[in-house]
Amino acid sequence: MLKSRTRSDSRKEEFLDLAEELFADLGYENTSVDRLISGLGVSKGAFYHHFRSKSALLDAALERWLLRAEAHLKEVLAGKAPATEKLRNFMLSLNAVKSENHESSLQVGKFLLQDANAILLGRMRCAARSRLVPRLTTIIEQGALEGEFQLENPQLVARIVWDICEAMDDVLGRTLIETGGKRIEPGALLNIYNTYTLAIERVIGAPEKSLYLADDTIFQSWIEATSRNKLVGL
Amino acid sequence: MLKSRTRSDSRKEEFLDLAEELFADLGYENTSVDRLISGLGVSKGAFYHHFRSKSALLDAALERWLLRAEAHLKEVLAGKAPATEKLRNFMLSLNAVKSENHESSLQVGKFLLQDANAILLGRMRCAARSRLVPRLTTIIEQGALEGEFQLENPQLVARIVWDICEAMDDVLGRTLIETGGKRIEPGALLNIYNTYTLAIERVIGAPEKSLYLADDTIFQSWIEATSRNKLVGL
DNA sequence: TCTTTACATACCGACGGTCGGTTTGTTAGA
DNA sequence: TCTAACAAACCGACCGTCGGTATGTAAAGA
Repeated sequence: MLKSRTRSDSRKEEFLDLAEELFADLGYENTSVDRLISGLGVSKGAFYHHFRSKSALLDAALERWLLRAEAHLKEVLAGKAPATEKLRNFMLSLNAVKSENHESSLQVGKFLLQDANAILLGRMRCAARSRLVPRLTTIIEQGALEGEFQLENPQLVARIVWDICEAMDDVLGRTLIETGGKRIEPGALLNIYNTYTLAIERVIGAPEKSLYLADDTIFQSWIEATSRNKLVGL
Repeated sequence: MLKSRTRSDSRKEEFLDLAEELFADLGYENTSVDRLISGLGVSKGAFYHHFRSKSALLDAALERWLLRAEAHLKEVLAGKAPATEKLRNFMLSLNAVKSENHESSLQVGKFLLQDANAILLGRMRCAARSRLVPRLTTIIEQGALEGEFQLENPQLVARIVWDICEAMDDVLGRTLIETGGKRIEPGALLNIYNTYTLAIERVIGAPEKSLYLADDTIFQSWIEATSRNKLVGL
């Protein structure tokens, strides 16, 4: 079962690369298979040789994206730092992963815009959740053991914390977009961030301001990245 | 601009009634306009005379559903009870609204299943949020004034509480579905509910067990309602 | 070793069927 | 007579399928 890896797999990667780009630009549902193949100059048969369906293409794209995200997280959570620090890094690197792929890759901002990405968003949420909540659970269990966190059901509480993170991303993304061309103050984003993290602190029973963030340089770069990309209205 | 209300509007209601039913059974995207009109025995022209698009149909259906939900909430929150009680009633009536329309109406359970309702779910979340978070805000402001809740940013905290409610509904719905035919213990659902409400108590700085629920009869009826409806696998 | 047979991989492009939406025509009531 | 309320034929975009082809590659036989 030896395959001539190089040719086939590189073709598949080409599909995935362009798919990521088109998904980010047009949305998942607005990206037709025809558009995809014409962009690569190949036939429909080529596509359906590598992917069982358009839906499978999305799965593959998300899978690849998640692998990157997990790799990023692993190195962040490798050491044996206190749980509080790990949790803070966890949340920050979540944002980092999203703005990391600077230009064309799966950027989360635009996904919130409309229906065109409802499916993508739902699948991404589901995939990310099932992979990352377990990691959150271990962090929280560690914090409970260390006596820093006060809670009873680590598994479910981790899920709740994750939910709050998702919600926060949603709000941050929306305010980033809705303000559109206007210059948004990074302080506003920082305020949202700190309010949400305060909620998380309370949910896990951590000391106040464990997750507090004073520096807003992160959001500064967010804003720049957003204004660089043209906003595709529908 | 007087219209002969009766005929036209009743036709419109027929569309909405059947749409709700089909959306619940097949999902939004799997419900074609052709299916809808053939179910009513009318033509496509009839449909596009009353609705600008399929998307507008969804908007109208959600609008009608939200009006019902708001009416239900108003009578619950009418009196001048303490904020804690109002909040508890708020959450319970959220669930009530969903399981209220017993048989065919917009039931939330199935919506979680897959892609077919990603758009519907997204729109419903958005619509419900923009209408109900303000009500939550007033409750929370009241609680803060009464000295029962300890928090600083009522507006944003209300949003967070809402996010947690949404997440809880998601988890409850999923466990309800994933267990499928199996008999699920209502205690399991109650446990989830109480863990999430504990999180909310902490987020708003309310005394512990303010929202605690000892009785599981509510979930009992949930389970019955779920097992009554055949599960549509795809 | 060379060749032939057999099979696998990668790809082509026309086609079917569905679906959202438009256009044009028709009828009944104010 | 004018318009609301339909009917019916039609359009174009889309996903996925299918028969067929080109390019290997591996084993078998001479």
